[in-house]
Amino acid sequence: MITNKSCIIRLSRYKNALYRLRALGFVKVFSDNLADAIGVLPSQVRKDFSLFGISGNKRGGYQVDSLIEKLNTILGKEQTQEVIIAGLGNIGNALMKYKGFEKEGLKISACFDIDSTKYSRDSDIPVLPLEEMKEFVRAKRIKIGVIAVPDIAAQSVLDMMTACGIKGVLNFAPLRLRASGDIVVNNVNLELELENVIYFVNAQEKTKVS
Amino acid sequence: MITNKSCIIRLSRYKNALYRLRALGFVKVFSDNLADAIGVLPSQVRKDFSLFGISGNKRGGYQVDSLIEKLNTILGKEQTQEVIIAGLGNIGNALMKYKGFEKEGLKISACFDIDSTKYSRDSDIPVLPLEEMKEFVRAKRIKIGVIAVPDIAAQSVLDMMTACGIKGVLNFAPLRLRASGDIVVNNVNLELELENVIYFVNAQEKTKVS
DNA sequence: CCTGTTTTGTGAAATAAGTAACAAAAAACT
DNA sequence: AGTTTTTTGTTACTTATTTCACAAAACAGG
Ligand SMILES: NC(=O)c1ccc[n+]([C@@H]2O[C@H](COP(=O)([O-])OP(=O)(O)OC[C@H]3O[C@@H](n4cnc5c(N)ncnc54)[C@H](O)[C@@H]3O)[C@@H](O)[C@H]2O)c1
Ligand SMILES: NC(=O)c1ccc[n+]([C@@H]2O[C@H](COP(=O)([O-])OP(=O)(O)OC[C@H]3O[C@@H](n4cnc5c(N)ncnc54)[C@H](O)[C@@H]3O)[C@@H](O)[C@H]2O)c1
Repeated sequence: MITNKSCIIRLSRYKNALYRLRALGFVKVFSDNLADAIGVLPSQVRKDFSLFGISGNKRGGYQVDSLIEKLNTILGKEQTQEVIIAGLGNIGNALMKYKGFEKEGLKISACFDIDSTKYSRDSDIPVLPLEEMKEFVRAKRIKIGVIAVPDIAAQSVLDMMTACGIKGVLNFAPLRLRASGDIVVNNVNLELELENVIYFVNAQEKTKVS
Repeated sequence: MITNKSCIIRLSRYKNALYRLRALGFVKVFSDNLADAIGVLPSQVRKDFSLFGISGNKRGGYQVDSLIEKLNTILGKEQTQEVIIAGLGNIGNALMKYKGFEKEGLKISACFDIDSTKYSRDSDIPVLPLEEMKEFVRAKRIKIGVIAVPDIAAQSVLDMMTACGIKGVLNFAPLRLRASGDIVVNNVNLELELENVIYFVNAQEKTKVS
């Protein structure tokens, strides 16, 4: 099992690039097409593929269709992945309303909140009380959850998701969650991402002067 | 100039942990307090500090106040950073309404959109036509921008921001932007983050079985 | 069918990042 | 005052990731 996160991110990017290339009429691609598309070296592309046992044809490159298929298999995108969201606030809403997930094979199946004014059992994406999470997740065998609740509630929501049988979580709360068992937690911390930009801007300014 | 992104991210985390520790009454901390707080090894903490010339006292650890100050200087957080947002859709709204930025020294100064129904010149955070970006950014000497427009508009917005004198961008559009000049672009791709979770969940399931 | 060209696939080399180890400084204790 | 303990700061080591380089395969053109 390859545990290099940036490598997996690249696979996703290759896949996205391939869809674009296919739309442009490409039937086969070379490692340097993909490299250009996502901004890495051709040898990185081939190395990544080699790691996952993906092989093309010497001098013939890779068949776009079959490559997309292989990447989707590795990335677990053979069938639509159902996802639940906990916390229908700013971030939760943004994700729920986002149209782009569908074409990526991601489906927001339901949202859960503690605020009863937000419940809407019959809408396209139902908004349900937290208490119904376990039932819902088990019935639909959902494995992926998003945490978009206030910081102080995040740990308890993670624990609940773990108890429901969720296996992987994307967490927006800016704190370190203690994951029990074998649940995968991926953190997105937007403040940190902004601070990161600020650091690099300042750092660049300083080196420019000197 | 240190260009290791994860290192900078750790500095931000140290800083956040230090605020929490200070609130708890800590006046000095040891490398292993910080290590515990953010989940790395004490030697990593000391190495990071060493890289930036931060030093403490042998057997006495680090003074919390002065450490926070040094980190804030490195991270460019001495004064409030003003930020503009392009695209007041799902993500743009979520960011604009988020209360947490203020206490991090980040201020959303304005949003820019092409949809005239969204304009509100007099609200707390003004929402202005795109055309006014240059004037606004120059007048306020703003250096940081967020791109939260639809994918196809993202490149043109980046170009515009570059022309306005913006130096760093946090981009939510899931495509590779061509950055001209010395502008820093940090991409947040939420689909990719979700796909990443899905990969690791599947990978873990497979290794569990075998 | 042979020769030249292109492009893959992978092992080796280089670079980067993280971990360990330990001397030196400073405080605490006797 | 001297000994022990603690904790830093840095160098050396280890591991991870990226880049290079080149043989082998595949096709193209004569
Ligand atoms: N909005 C942003 O731009 C932004 C930026 C950075 C970080 N974050 C982080 O993302 C998380 C969500 O932020 P937000 O702005 O969307 O918050 P929010 O306050 O807008 O929404 C939180 C939602 O969670 C619900 N909630 C509260 N407790 C709950 C619980 N125990 N179980 C289920 N639902 C519960 C609330 O009813 C509310 O609907 C926070 O941790 C925040 O720090 C958000
Ligand atoms: N919402 C999400 O959860 C989510 C998830 C993943 C990725 N993204 C990405 O984030 C970006 C924004 O997504 P969203 O859901 O907020 O989009 P959205 O469609 O809700 O909002 C886009 C906003 O940008 C404005 N706009 C359009 N063209 C513009 C231009 N040239 N200049 C300025 N404003 C312009 C629109 O009027 C609208 O207000 C997209 O690239 C999307 O792919 C969003």
